[in-house]
Amino acid sequence: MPIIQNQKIDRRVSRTRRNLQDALFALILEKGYDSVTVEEITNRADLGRTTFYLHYHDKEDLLMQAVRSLVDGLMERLAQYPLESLKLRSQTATGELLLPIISLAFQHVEQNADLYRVVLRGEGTYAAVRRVRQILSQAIADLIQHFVTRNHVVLNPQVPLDVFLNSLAGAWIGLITWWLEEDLPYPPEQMAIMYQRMFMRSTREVLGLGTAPEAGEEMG
Amino acid sequence: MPIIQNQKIDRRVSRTRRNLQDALFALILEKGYDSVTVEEITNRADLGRTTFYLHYHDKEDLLMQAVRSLVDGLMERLAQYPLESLKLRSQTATGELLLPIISLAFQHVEQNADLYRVVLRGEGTYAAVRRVRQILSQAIADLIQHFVTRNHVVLNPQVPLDVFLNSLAGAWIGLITWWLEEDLPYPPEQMAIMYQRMFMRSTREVLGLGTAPEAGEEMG
DNA sequence: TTATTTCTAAACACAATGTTCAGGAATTAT
DNA sequence: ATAATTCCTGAACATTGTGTTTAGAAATAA
Repeated sequence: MPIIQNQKIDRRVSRTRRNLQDALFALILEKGYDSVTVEEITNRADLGRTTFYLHYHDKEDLLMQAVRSLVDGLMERLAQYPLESLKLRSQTATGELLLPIISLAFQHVEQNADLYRVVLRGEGTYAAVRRVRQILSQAIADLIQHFVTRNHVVLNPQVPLDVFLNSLAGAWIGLITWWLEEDLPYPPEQMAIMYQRMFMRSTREVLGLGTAPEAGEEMG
Repeated sequence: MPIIQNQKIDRRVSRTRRNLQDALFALILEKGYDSVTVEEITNRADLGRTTFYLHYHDKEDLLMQAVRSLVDGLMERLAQYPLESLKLRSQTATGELLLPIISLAFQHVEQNADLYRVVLRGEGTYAAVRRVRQILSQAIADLIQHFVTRNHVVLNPQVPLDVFLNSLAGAWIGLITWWLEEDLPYPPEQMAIMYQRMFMRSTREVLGLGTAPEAGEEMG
Protein backbone atom coordinates (compact mmCIF):
# COMPACT_ATOMS: atom_id res chain seq x y z
CA MET A 1 0.00 0.00 0.00
CA PRO A 2 1.57 3.24 -1.14
CA ILE A 3 0.99 5.40 1.89
CA ILE A 4 0.91 9.01 0.81
CA GLN A 5 1.08 11.66 3.47
CA ASN A 6 -2.14 13.34 2.36
CA GLN A 7 -4.08 13.66 5.58
CA LYS A 8 -2.83 16.36 7.85
CA ILE A 9 -1.54 14.89 11.06
CA ASP A 10 -2.99 16.29 14.23
CA ARG A 11 -0.53 18.58 15.93
CA ARG A 12 -0.82 16.66 19.15
CA VAL A 13 0.14 13.45 17.42
CA SER A 14 3.32 14.68 15.82
CA ARG A 15 4.25 16.53 18.98
CA THR A 16 3.68 13.44 21.07
CA ARG A 17 5.63 11.17 18.73
CA ARG A 18 8.54 13.52 18.49
CA ASN A 19 8.69 13.93 22.25
CA LEU A 20 8.57 10.20 22.84
CA GLN A 21 11.29 9.63 20.28
CA ASP A 22 13.56 12.29 21.73
CA ALA A 23 13.01 10.99 25.23
CA LEU A 24 13.90 7.48 24.17
CA PHE A 25 17.15 8.52 22.46
CA ALA A 26 18.22 10.61 25.41
CA LEU A 27 17.49 7.82 27.86
CA ILE A 28 19.24 5.19 25.75
CA LEU A 29 22.37 7.29 25.53
CA GLU A 30 22.18 7.92 29.26
CA LYS A 31 21.59 4.45 30.61
CA GLY A 32 21.37 1.91 27.81
CA TYR A 33 18.41 0.55 25.91
CA ASP A 34 17.64 -2.41 28.14
CA SER A 35 17.14 -0.54 31.36
CA VAL A 36 14.87 2.13 29.88
CA THR A 37 11.22 1.62 30.84
CA VAL A 38 8.12 2.91 29.13
CA GLU A 39 7.22 4.89 32.21
CA GLU A 40 10.60 6.63 32.17
CA ILE A 41 10.08 7.55 28.55
CA THR A 42 6.66 9.04 29.16
CA ASN A 43 7.82 10.84 32.28
CA ARG A 44 10.69 12.39 30.37
CA ALA A 45 8.31 13.34 27.59
CA ASP A 46 5.73 14.67 30.05
CA LEU A 47 3.03 12.34 28.84
CA GLY A 48 0.82 9.73 30.40
CA ARG A 49 2.00 6.18 30.12
CA THR A 50 -1.21 5.21 28.38
CA THR A 51 -0.45 7.64 25.60
CA PHE A 52 2.63 5.67 24.67
CA TYR A 53 0.59 2.60 23.85
CA LEU A 54 -1.73 4.74 21.77
CA HIS A 55 1.12 5.23 19.29
CA TYR A 56 3.52 2.34 19.70
CA HIS A 57 3.20 -1.23 20.72
CA ASP A 58 6.63 -1.46 22.22
CA LYS A 59 9.77 0.28 23.21
CA GLU A 60 11.30 -1.52 20.25
CA ASP A 61 8.49 -0.43 17.97
CA LEU A 62 9.30 3.18 18.70
CA LEU A 63 13.00 2.66 18.12
CA MET A 64 12.46 0.69 14.94
CA GLN A 65 10.28 3.35 13.39
CA ALA A 66 13.03 5.85 14.01
CA VAL A 67 15.66 3.51 12.63
CA ARG A 68 13.56 2.81 9.59
CA SER A 69 13.33 6.47 8.72
CA LEU A 70 17.06 6.82 9.31
CA VAL A 71 17.80 3.97 6.98
CA ASP A 72 15.39 5.28 4.36
CA GLY A 73 17.09 8.64 4.64
CA LEU A 74 20.50 7.11 4.07
CA MET A 75 19.28 5.17 1.06
CA GLU A 76 17.71 8.26 -0.47
CA ARG A 77 20.85 10.18 0.22
CA LEU A 78 23.02 7.62 -1.53
CA ALA A 79 20.58 7.14 -4.39
CA GLN A 80 20.52 10.83 -5.20
CA TYR A 81 24.12 10.72 -6.37
CA PRO A 82 24.18 11.02 -10.16
CA LEU A 83 25.80 7.82 -11.37
CA GLU A 84 25.98 9.17 -14.90
CA SER A 85 28.84 11.40 -13.92
CA LEU A 86 31.13 8.37 -13.81
CA LYS A 87 32.40 8.65 -17.36
CA LEU A 88 35.97 9.13 -16.33
CA ARG A 89 38.60 6.58 -17.23
CA SER A 90 40.37 3.91 -15.27
CA GLN A 91 43.15 5.02 -12.92
CA THR A 92 42.16 8.43 -11.68
CA ALA A 93 38.51 7.51 -11.92
CA THR A 94 38.98 4.54 -9.64
CA GLY A 95 40.65 6.73 -7.13
CA GLU A 96 37.75 9.12 -7.16
CA LEU A 97 35.21 6.36 -7.37
CA LEU A 98 34.31 6.21 -3.72
CA LEU A 99 34.75 9.79 -2.66
CA PRO A 100 31.42 11.44 -3.43
CA ILE A 101 29.21 8.67 -2.18
CA ILE A 102 31.25 8.22 0.96
CA SER A 103 31.07 11.92 1.54
CA LEU A 104 27.29 11.81 1.37
CA ALA A 105 27.27 9.00 3.87
CA PHE A 106 29.45 10.90 6.33
CA GLN A 107 27.23 13.94 6.03
CA HIS A 108 24.21 11.83 6.80
CA VAL A 109 25.90 10.54 9.91
CA GLU A 110 26.73 14.06 11.05
CA GLN A 111 23.13 15.16 10.61
CA ASN A 112 21.73 12.24 12.59
CA ALA A 113 24.53 11.77 15.05
CA ASP A 114 22.49 10.75 18.07
CA LEU A 115 20.44 8.21 16.21
CA TYR A 116 23.57 6.72 14.65
CA ARG A 117 25.14 6.53 18.07
CA VAL A 118 22.18 4.54 19.29
CA VAL A 119 22.12 2.27 16.26
CA LEU A 120 25.84 1.59 16.20
CA ARG A 121 25.80 0.65 19.84
CA GLY A 122 23.53 -2.11 18.70
CA GLU A 123 21.02 -0.94 21.27
CA GLY A 124 17.72 -2.59 20.83
CA THR A 125 18.42 -4.51 17.73
CA TYR A 126 21.22 -5.90 15.69
CA ALA A 127 19.09 -5.72 12.58
CA ALA A 128 19.80 -2.01 12.32
CA VAL A 129 23.59 -2.16 12.05
CA ARG A 130 23.26 -5.05 9.68
CA ARG A 131 20.89 -3.03 7.54
CA VAL A 132 23.21 -0.06 7.46
CA ARG A 133 26.09 -2.25 6.35
CA GLN A 134 23.94 -3.84 3.69
CA ILE A 135 22.84 -0.49 2.35
CA LEU A 136 26.37 0.78 2.09
CA SER A 137 27.63 -2.41 0.47
CA GLN A 138 24.82 -2.26 -2.05
CA ALA A 139 25.45 1.38 -2.83
CA ILE A 140 29.11 0.71 -3.48
CA ALA A 141 28.27 -2.35 -5.56
CA ASP A 142 25.87 -0.30 -7.69
CA LEU A 143 28.49 2.35 -8.12
CA ILE A 144 31.05 -0.16 -9.28
CA GLN A 145 28.57 -1.80 -11.59
CA HIS A 146 27.68 1.50 -13.24
CA PHE A 147 31.31 2.42 -13.58
CA VAL A 148 32.19 -0.89 -15.14
CA THR A 149 29.43 -0.94 -17.73
CA ARG A 150 29.80 2.71 -18.64
CA ASN A 151 33.52 2.53 -19.18
CA HIS A 152 33.66 -0.96 -20.67
CA VAL A 153 36.18 -1.97 -18.05
CA VAL A 154 36.90 -5.57 -17.20
CA LEU A 155 36.61 -6.54 -13.58
CA ASN A 156 39.19 -8.97 -12.29
CA PRO A 157 38.53 -9.25 -8.56
CA GLN A 158 41.36 -10.57 -6.38
CA VAL A 159 38.89 -11.68 -3.70
CA PRO A 160 35.16 -12.44 -3.87
CA LEU A 161 33.21 -9.24 -4.27
CA ASP A 162 31.05 -10.04 -1.23
CA VAL A 163 34.12 -10.28 0.90
CA PHE A 164 35.45 -7.00 -0.30
CA LEU A 165 32.21 -5.07 -0.01
CA ASN A 166 31.53 -6.26 3.50
CA SER A 167 35.03 -5.39 4.58
CA LEU A 168 34.78 -1.95 3.06
CA ALA A 169 31.42 -1.33 4.70
CA GLY A 170 32.82 -2.67 7.96
CA ALA A 171 35.72 -0.28 7.73
CA TRP A 172 33.29 2.56 7.25
CA ILE A 173 31.26 1.49 10.25
CA GLY A 174 34.38 1.14 12.38
CA LEU A 175 35.45 4.57 11.29
CA ILE A 176 32.16 6.35 11.98
CA THR A 177 31.86 4.54 15.29
CA TRP A 178 35.20 5.97 16.30
CA TRP A 179 34.18 9.34 14.87
CA LEU A 180 30.98 9.46 16.89
CA GLU A 181 32.62 8.26 20.07
CA GLU A 182 35.19 11.04 19.71
CA ASP A 183 32.41 13.57 19.14
CA LEU A 184 33.08 14.33 15.48
CA PRO A 185 36.62 15.75 15.70
CA TYR A 186 36.81 16.21 11.90
CA PRO A 187 34.24 17.49 9.40
CA PRO A 188 32.52 14.87 7.22
CA GLU A 189 34.36 15.92 4.07
CA GLN A 190 37.71 15.31 5.71
CA MET A 191 36.54 11.96 7.01
CA ALA A 192 35.58 11.02 3.47
CA ILE A 193 39.00 12.06 2.22
CA MET A 194 40.72 9.98 4.85
CA TYR A 195 38.55 7.02 4.01
CA GLN A 196 39.42 7.44 0.38
CA ARG A 197 43.09 7.83 1.15
CA MET A 198 43.06 4.60 3.11
CA PHE A 199 41.12 2.44 0.73
CA MET A 200 41.19 3.80 -2.79
CA ARG A 201 44.24 1.81 -3.78
CA SER A 202 42.84 -1.33 -2.21
CA THR A 203 39.67 -0.85 -4.14
CA ARG A 204 41.48 -0.44 -7.42
CA GLU A 205 43.73 -3.40 -6.80
CA VAL A 206 41.18 -5.75 -5.36
CA LEU A 207 38.74 -5.11 -8.16
CA GLY A 208 41.51 -5.70 -10.67
CA LEU A 209 40.69 -2.46 -12.41
CA GLY A 210 44.30 -1.92 -13.35
CA THR A 211 43.93 -4.28 -16.28
CA ALA A 212 41.43 -2.31 -18.30
CA PRO A 213 41.63 -3.46 -21.94
CA GLU A 214 41.70 -0.02 -23.57
CA ALA A 215 43.96 1.68 -21.08
CA GLY A 216 46.25 -1.31 -21.02
CA GLU A 217 48.56 0.09 -18.37
CA GLU A 218 50.01 -1.62 -15.37
CA MET A 219 49.54 -0.19 -11.93
CA GLY A 220 52.01 2.31 -10.49
CA MET B 1 43.11 -10.75 44.43
CA PRO B 2 45.09 -13.14 42.27
CA ILE B 3 42.59 -15.91 41.82
CA ILE B 4 44.45 -19.13 41.23
CA GLN B 5 42.47 -22.13 40.13
CA ASN B 6 43.74 -24.28 42.99
CA GLN B 7 40.54 -25.59 44.50
CA LYS B 8 38.87 -28.29 42.52
CA ILE B 9 35.51 -27.15 41.29
CA ASP B 10 32.59 -29.37 42.17
CA ARG B 11 31.46 -31.36 39.18
CA ARG B 12 27.93 -30.13 39.60
CA VAL B 13 29.07 -26.55 39.46
CA SER B 14 30.99 -26.76 36.23
CA ARG B 15 28.27 -28.90 34.69
CA THR B 16 25.60 -26.42 35.73
CA ARG B 17 27.52 -23.40 34.49
CA ARG B 18 28.31 -24.99 31.17
CA ASN B 19 24.70 -26.02 30.67
CA LEU B 20 23.40 -22.59 31.50
CA GLN B 21 25.87 -20.99 29.17
CA ASP B 22 25.06 -23.30 26.30
CA ALA B 23 21.34 -22.84 26.85
CA LEU B 24 21.72 -19.07 26.78
CA PHE B 25 23.69 -19.06 23.53
CA ALA B 26 21.24 -21.38 21.84
CA LEU B 27 18.28 -19.32 22.94
CA ILE B 28 19.88 -16.03 21.94
CA LEU B 29 20.61 -17.34 18.47
CA GLU B 30 17.06 -18.65 18.24
CA LYS B 31 15.04 -15.69 19.44
CA GLY B 32 17.31 -12.80 20.36
CA TYR B 33 18.80 -11.77 23.67
CA ASP B 34 16.03 -9.51 24.87
CA SER B 35 13.23 -12.01 24.75
CA VAL B 36 15.10 -14.78 26.51
CA THR B 37 13.95 -15.26 30.11
CA VAL B 38 15.79 -16.86 32.99
CA GLU B 39 13.12 -19.52 33.23
CA GLU B 40 13.62 -20.45 29.58
CA ILE B 41 17.33 -20.78 30.17
CA THR B 42 16.92 -23.05 33.15
CA ASN B 43 14.25 -25.12 31.43
CA ARG B 44 16.51 -25.63 28.44
CA ALA B 45 19.36 -26.53 30.78
CA ASP B 46 17.13 -28.83 32.83
CA LEU B 47 17.76 -26.95 36.02
CA GLY B 48 15.65 -25.21 38.59
CA ARG B 49 15.26 -21.50 38.19
CA THR B 50 16.66 -20.96 41.66
CA THR B 51 19.90 -22.60 40.62
CA PHE B 52 20.52 -19.88 38.11
CA TYR B 53 20.65 -17.23 40.79
CA LEU B 54 23.05 -19.39 42.76
CA HIS B 55 25.65 -18.80 40.06
CA TYR B 56 24.78 -15.58 38.30
CA HIS B 57 23.06 -12.42 39.27
CA ASP B 58 21.65 -11.72 35.89
CA LYS B 59 21.12 -12.89 32.36
CA GLU B 60 23.70 -10.28 31.47
CA ASP B 61 26.08 -11.52 34.15
CA LEU B 62 26.10 -14.93 32.54
CA LEU B 63 26.68 -13.54 29.08
CA MET B 64 29.37 -11.18 30.26
CA GLN B 65 31.34 -13.91 31.95
CA ALA B 66 31.31 -15.84 28.72
CA VAL B 67 32.31 -12.78 26.74
CA ARG B 68 35.06 -11.99 29.16
CA SER B 69 36.60 -15.41 28.73
CA LEU B 70 36.23 -15.08 24.97
CA VAL B 71 37.99 -11.75 25.01
CA ASP B 72 40.72 -13.04 27.29
CA GLY B 73 41.18 -15.97 24.96
CA LEU B 74 41.54 -13.67 21.97
CA MET B 75 44.08 -11.52 23.77
CA GLU B 76 46.12 -14.51 24.81
CA ARG B 77 45.94 -15.81 21.30
CA LEU B 78 47.23 -12.58 19.84
CA ALA B 79 49.86 -12.11 22.54
CA GLN B 80 51.37 -15.52 21.95
CA TYR B 81 52.63 -14.44 18.56
CA PRO B 82 56.41 -13.99 18.75
CA LEU B 83 56.99 -10.35 17.88
CA GLU B 84 60.74 -10.91 17.70
CA SER B 85 60.34 -12.62 14.37
CA LEU B 86 59.68 -9.26 12.76
CA LYS B 87 63.26 -8.50 11.77
CA LEU B 88 62.53 -8.44 8.08
CA ARG B 89 62.99 -5.28 6.08
CA SER B 90 60.54 -2.74 4.73
CA GLN B 91 58.57 -3.74 1.62
CA THR B 92 58.11 -7.44 1.84
CA ALA B 93 58.02 -7.28 5.59
CA THR B 94 55.17 -4.78 5.56
CA GLY B 95 53.24 -7.03 3.30
CA GLU B 96 53.65 -9.95 5.63
CA LEU B 97 53.20 -7.80 8.69
CA LEU B 98 49.56 -8.50 9.31
CA LEU B 99 49.22 -12.04 8.04
CA PRO B 100 50.18 -14.20 11.03
CA ILE B 101 48.32 -12.23 13.63
CA ILE B 102 45.22 -11.94 11.50
CA SER B 103 45.37 -15.63 10.88
CA LEU B 104 45.37 -16.29 14.60
CA ALA B 105 42.35 -14.05 14.99
CA PHE B 106 40.40 -15.87 12.29
CA GLN B 107 41.19 -19.20 13.89
CA HIS B 108 39.91 -17.94 17.18
CA VAL B 109 36.68 -16.93 15.54
CA GLU B 110 36.29 -20.32 13.96
CA GLN B 111 36.81 -22.06 17.29
CA ASN B 112 34.26 -19.90 19.07
CA ALA B 113 31.84 -19.32 16.24
CA ASP B 114 28.60 -19.30 18.21
CA LEU B 115 29.85 -16.95 20.86
CA TYR B 116 31.21 -14.59 18.21
CA ARG B 117 27.88 -14.71 16.47
CA VAL B 118 26.19 -13.63 19.67
CA VAL B 119 28.72 -10.91 20.40
CA LEU B 120 28.77 -9.48 16.90
CA ARG B 121 25.02 -9.24 16.86
CA GLY B 122 25.52 -6.86 19.71
CA GLU B 123 23.12 -8.99 21.72
CA GLY B 124 23.09 -8.03 25.32
CA THR B 125 25.71 -5.39 25.26
CA TYR B 126 27.53 -3.12 22.95
CA ALA B 127 30.51 -3.17 25.25
CA ALA B 128 31.53 -6.53 23.85
CA VAL B 129 31.93 -5.56 20.20
CA ARG B 130 33.64 -2.41 21.27
CA ARG B 131 36.04 -4.44 23.37
CA VAL B 132 36.83 -6.79 20.50
CA ARG B 133 37.59 -3.87 18.23
CA GLN B 134 39.78 -2.30 20.85
CA ILE B 135 41.72 -5.49 21.38
CA LEU B 136 42.36 -5.92 17.69
CA SER B 137 43.34 -2.29 17.22
CA GLN B 138 45.73 -2.54 20.13
CA ALA B 139 47.24 -5.76 18.85
CA ILE B 140 47.89 -4.23 15.46
CA ALA B 141 49.27 -1.09 17.06
CA ASP B 142 51.67 -3.16 19.15
CA LEU B 143 52.74 -5.07 16.11
CA ILE B 144 53.46 -1.90 14.19
CA GLN B 145 55.30 -0.42 17.13
CA HIS B 146 57.54 -3.47 17.47
CA PHE B 147 58.19 -3.52 13.76
CA VAL B 148 59.09 0.14 13.69
CA THR B 149 61.50 0.10 16.62
CA ARG B 150 63.15 -3.16 15.61
CA ASN B 151 63.80 -2.11 12.04
CA HIS B 152 64.53 1.57 12.70
CA VAL B 153 61.88 2.55 10.23
CA VAL B 154 60.33 6.00 10.17
CA LEU B 155 56.58 6.18 10.36
CA ASN B 156 54.92 8.82 8.22
CA PRO B 157 51.17 8.24 8.59
CA GLN B 158 48.90 9.65 5.90
CA VAL B 159 45.94 9.71 8.30
CA PRO B 160 45.81 9.75 12.10
CA LEU B 161 46.77 6.35 13.45
CA ASP B 162 43.56 6.08 15.47
CA VAL B 163 41.53 6.52 12.33
CA PHE B 164 43.44 3.88 10.50
CA LEU B 165 43.44 1.31 13.28
CA ASN B 166 39.72 1.65 13.89
CA SER B 167 38.99 1.33 10.20
CA LEU B 168 41.16 -1.75 9.90
CA ALA B 169 39.56 -3.35 12.92
CA GLY B 170 36.14 -2.40 11.55
CA ALA B 171 37.00 -4.06 8.26
CA TRP B 172 37.97 -7.19 10.12
CA ILE B 173 34.73 -7.16 12.09
CA GLY B 174 32.69 -6.59 8.94
CA LEU B 175 34.51 -9.46 7.30
CA ILE B 176 34.06 -11.98 10.10
CA THR B 177 30.45 -10.93 10.50
CA TRP B 178 29.87 -11.81 6.86
CA TRP B 179 31.91 -14.97 7.31
CA LEU B 180 29.82 -16.12 10.28
CA GLU B 181 26.54 -15.22 8.64
CA GLU B 182 27.53 -17.28 5.62
CA ASP B 183 28.49 -20.18 7.89
CA LEU B 184 32.25 -20.09 7.35
CA PRO B 185 32.46 -20.78 3.61
CA TYR B 186 36.28 -20.46 3.62
CA PRO B 187 38.90 -21.77 6.06
CA PRO B 188 40.44 -19.21 8.43
CA GLU B 189 43.80 -19.25 6.69
CA GLN B 190 42.21 -18.26 3.42
CA MET B 191 40.23 -15.54 5.11
CA ALA B 192 43.47 -14.17 6.53
CA ILE B 193 45.03 -14.21 3.09
CA MET B 194 42.11 -12.35 1.61
CA TYR B 195 42.25 -9.81 4.39
CA GLN B 196 45.93 -9.34 3.75
CA ARG B 197 45.40 -9.09 0.02
CA MET B 198 42.83 -6.38 0.52
CA PHE B 199 44.61 -4.26 3.07
CA MET B 200 48.34 -4.88 3.05
CA ARG B 201 49.07 -2.18 0.53
CA SER B 202 46.79 0.27 2.33
CA THR B 203 48.62 -0.46 5.51
CA ARG B 204 52.00 0.14 3.97
CA GLU B 205 50.87 3.31 2.25
CA VAL B 206 48.89 4.79 5.05
CA LEU B 207 51.64 4.24 7.57
CA GLY B 208 54.11 5.83 5.20
CA LEU B 209 56.43 2.87 5.51
CA GLY B 210 57.62 3.25 1.95
CA THR B 211 59.98 6.00 3.00
CA ALA B 212 62.27 4.00 5.25
CA PRO B 213 65.59 5.85 5.52
CA GLU B 214 67.88 2.87 4.84
CA ALA B 215 65.82 1.27 2.13
CA GLY B 216 65.23 4.64 0.50
CA GLU B 217 62.97 3.30 -2.24
CA GLU B 218 59.73 4.70 -3.53
CA MET B 219 56.64 2.61 -3.62
CA GLY B 220 55.71 0.65 -6.73
C1' DT C 1 30.48 -44.19 55.64
C1' DT C 2 29.98 -39.14 57.05
C1' DA C 3 30.37 -34.31 56.10
C1' DT C 4 29.88 -30.90 52.89
C1' DT C 5 28.29 -28.69 49.14
C1' DT C 6 24.94 -28.03 45.63
C1' DC C 7 20.42 -28.38 43.65
C1' DT C 8 15.41 -27.95 44.22
C1' DA C 9 10.54 -26.46 44.62
C1' DA C 10 7.45 -23.43 46.74
C1' DA C 11 6.31 -19.07 48.21
C1' DC C 12 7.02 -14.21 48.31
C1' DA C 13 7.41 -9.05 47.27
C1' DC C 14 8.25 -6.27 43.60
C1' DA C 15 8.59 -4.02 39.06
C1' DA C 16 7.22 -3.50 34.43
C1' DT C 17 4.06 -4.69 30.73
C1' DG C 18 0.09 -4.05 27.93
C1' DT C 19 -5.02 -3.34 28.01
C1' DT C 20 -9.50 -1.23 29.04
C1' DC C 21 -12.51 2.54 30.18
C1' DA C 22 -14.76 6.95 31.04
C1' DG C 23 -14.23 11.72 30.97
C1' DG C 24 -11.62 15.82 30.29
C1' DA C 25 -8.76 18.60 26.94
C1' DA C 26 -6.94 20.15 22.69
C1' DT C 27 -7.54 20.55 17.81
C1' DT C 28 -10.02 20.81 13.61
C1' DA C 29 -14.03 21.72 10.85
C1' DT C 30 -18.16 24.31 10.09
C1' DA D 1 -17.66 30.96 18.05
C1' DT D 2 -19.59 26.50 18.33
C1' DA D 3 -19.84 21.80 17.32
C1' DA D 4 -17.64 17.59 16.11
C1' DT D 5 -13.84 15.05 16.25
C1' DT D 6 -9.75 13.36 17.80
C1' DC D 7 -6.41 12.83 21.31
C1' DC D 8 -4.66 12.61 26.00
C1' DT D 9 -5.26 11.07 30.76
C1' DG D 10 -5.37 8.58 35.24
C1' DA D 11 -7.05 4.69 37.50
C1' DA D 12 -7.61 -0.03 37.71
C1' DC D 13 -6.47 -4.67 36.28
C1' DA D 14 -4.43 -9.16 34.84
C1' DT D 15 -0.16 -10.93 33.48
C1' DT D 16 4.64 -11.89 33.21
C1' DG D 17 9.27 -11.81 34.72
C1' DT D 18 12.59 -10.71 38.48
C1' DG D 19 15.39 -11.71 42.39
C1' DT D 20 15.27 -13.58 47.23
C1' DT D 21 14.39 -16.64 50.98
C1' DT D 22 13.36 -20.98 52.94
C1' DA D 23 13.87 -25.97 54.33
C1' DG D 24 14.86 -30.28 52.62
C1' DA D 25 16.44 -33.63 49.06
C1' DA D 26 20.32 -35.13 46.28
C1' DA D 27 24.89 -35.38 44.62
C1' DT D 28 29.69 -35.12 45.53
C1' DA D 29 33.86 -35.13 48.28
C1' DA D 30 36.47 -36.67 52.23
